[in-house]
Amino acid sequence: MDDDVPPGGVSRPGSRPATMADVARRAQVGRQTVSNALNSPELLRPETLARVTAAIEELGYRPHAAARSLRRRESRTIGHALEHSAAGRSNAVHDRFLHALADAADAAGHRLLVFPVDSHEQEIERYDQLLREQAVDAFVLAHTSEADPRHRWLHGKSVPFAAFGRSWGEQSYGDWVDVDGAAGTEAATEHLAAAGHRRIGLLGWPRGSGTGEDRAEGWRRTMERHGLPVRGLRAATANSTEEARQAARVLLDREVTAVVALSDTLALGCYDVLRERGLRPGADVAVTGFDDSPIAALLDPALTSVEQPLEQAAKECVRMLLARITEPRHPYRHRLLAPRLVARDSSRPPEAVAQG
Amino acid sequence: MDDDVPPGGVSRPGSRPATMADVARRAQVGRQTVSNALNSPELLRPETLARVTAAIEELGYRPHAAARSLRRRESRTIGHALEHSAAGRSNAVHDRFLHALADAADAAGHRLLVFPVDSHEQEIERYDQLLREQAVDAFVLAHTSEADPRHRWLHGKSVPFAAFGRSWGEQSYGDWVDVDGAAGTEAATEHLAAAGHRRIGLLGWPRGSGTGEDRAEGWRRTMERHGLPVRGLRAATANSTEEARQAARVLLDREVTAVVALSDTLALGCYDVLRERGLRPGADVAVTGFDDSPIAALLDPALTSVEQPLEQAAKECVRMLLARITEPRHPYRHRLLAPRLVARDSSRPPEAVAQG
DNA sequence: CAAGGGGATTGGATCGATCCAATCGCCTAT
DNA sequence: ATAGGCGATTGGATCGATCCAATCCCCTTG
Repeated sequence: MDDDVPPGGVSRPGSRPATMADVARRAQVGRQTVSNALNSPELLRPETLARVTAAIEELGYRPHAAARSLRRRESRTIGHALEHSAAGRSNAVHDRFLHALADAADAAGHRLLVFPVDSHEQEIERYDQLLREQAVDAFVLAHTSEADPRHRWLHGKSVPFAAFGRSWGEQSYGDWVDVDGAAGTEAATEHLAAAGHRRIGLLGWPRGSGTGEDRAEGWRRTMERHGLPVRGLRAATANSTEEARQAARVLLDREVTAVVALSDTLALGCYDVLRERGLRPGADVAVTGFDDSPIAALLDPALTSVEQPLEQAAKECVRMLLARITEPRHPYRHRLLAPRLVARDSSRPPEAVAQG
Repeated sequence: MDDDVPPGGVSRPGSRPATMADVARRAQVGRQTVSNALNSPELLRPETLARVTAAIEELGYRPHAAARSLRRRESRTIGHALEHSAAGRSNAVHDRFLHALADAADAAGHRLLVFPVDSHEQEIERYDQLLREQAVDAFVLAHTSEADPRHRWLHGKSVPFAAFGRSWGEQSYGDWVDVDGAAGTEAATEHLAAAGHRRIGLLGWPRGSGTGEDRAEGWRRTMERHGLPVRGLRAATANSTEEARQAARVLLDREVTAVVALSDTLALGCYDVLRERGLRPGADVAVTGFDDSPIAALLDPALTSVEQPLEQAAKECVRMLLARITEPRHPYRHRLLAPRLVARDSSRPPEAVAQG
């Protein structure tokens, strides 16, 4: 009873995992034939293949990862840095992306190695170490920034990589996937306009951040398309709570009937200010957020938000990575994914505000 | 300019990473001497060591991970499963733990391999595969449950592992670290009692969950120590928002002046109900949460919560793991860590309620 | 002066899977 | 009947680092 039969085969406690030679012996074939059974089954006569496969099954054989890496000169492992978030505060979006990345890498038959980093510089240092150890074949980047040194470095070394987050700089290296933030706020703004809102404020970040400008643009162009005013309806704030509230107060003073916030956190600040003034989010002033973080559904009223297709993004990153490994010289690929608006009560009761 | 000099040494584009033989040649020594320089430097004469070290530096040499694993029969890699959270909803606590684990593993010179799983059964299946591939030496478990099949399986195979989360069952296998939930709610309850509260309600989960009972116990014993009533002051709910609100209503009907919630999510539900009744969290009824999730600091008023020492927990897991690898037959070790109360405005203005 | 001894250094064998080139077996075409 | 051809199968060499045992060097001791 101590000696469970594992899913894939027999195992006597204390016995070393089966090797290729063991399988060959049992199947009465040469070692190379076992290797072929795994890597080029079409070379084997069906009956030989069956015999080898049976032996593999019976012994619960799996190729020794290190031995395989050594000979093949590839690790089938993807590296991914975990940013040491300063305040110990975790990033829900990246966390979901990470899970999705683990799925995607796994589905593609690759291992995922994660390691901590403090800064882009240190991240590059770790890239270098891992590459010299030949512990990874490629990297997936996240938290891309404006003048991100990682792309250039990896490009210079011809290391396959894919980034989640576009390269904002003029000169861009590398494959990337990103979420179309503008399309997200466009959907949110459109949703509000369709409900009859005319004075729709934007609660965002200071000018200059790539993500911020991208998302803001979706609001601006939708407002213009509908012939709605934008002047004075854009308030900026760093992401601290108190500042967010201050910015929200400014917007409400301009008598907006709806607010498009560029993050759920900002939307939460907006909720606070509404309540502080005796107004009810949703009923009196509509609010939308961004990221569809866990709190969105928990808030009262539940917050309409824009959900990023992170599973798809991770899959696409891995797909690009594999393509890059196969065709190292192919021109860099980019892909924007459309996010999805999740309508909830914070933007719902249109009848209460439809007098726009 | 395309040819940056990496932190650790020279690299001509297209050149394969240096091997031990390269270093030996350059340092005018045998291969084994290079190996000794890395693994048993005390065997070398200082001047030889210096020569080898210099060559290593100049070539930017790092041992090939796979070759080393193959020969040493150990991967210096820790495996860790990422649970495929059903609703795509991520778990902030586990996310922080994961970051801390990456740090701890790294600090101990180990790699961290993550892989996705759907269930404990599938997780065991993946353990088995990784072990047969000899891709990992050990595992760190999270999300432990009552009758967790993983401990027994790993124990049966004599695989080193450490769990974050105690083994609740009668028969317990394996090393573990856990956070002392009772001590956490005890601190919260004590904090409220010290502020003069006498009717302190508990907002928790249905009986039977290990974590829930543990945390509830801290409240119960603190109340009893102070001679305060507990009957009727404990409300249970599954973790859905609406149910949480319902349970909070029950508590408030019993005229509590403070609520100890067993999670920040539950505390949030409590906030909602207070507002629904025109009461202000903190000012009218004190509230504490658990986990110190990102929203705690963002709420208005900021939520007093119990912070779990996840960095310490991860460090301890790794420490136990290494000890287990060194001494496989040592009796299993367990460790409870004390959490820390983070007092914020939701439990502060004591003067307003001190008439208890 | 030769033998002894211990620290420093070395080459050969090995870990397990894959690459390569060679061989084997069998069927067809001459 | 034999050469030719092709599909199937095989052993030997190799990837890079480490284990092991042997050797080397230099200094002490009988």
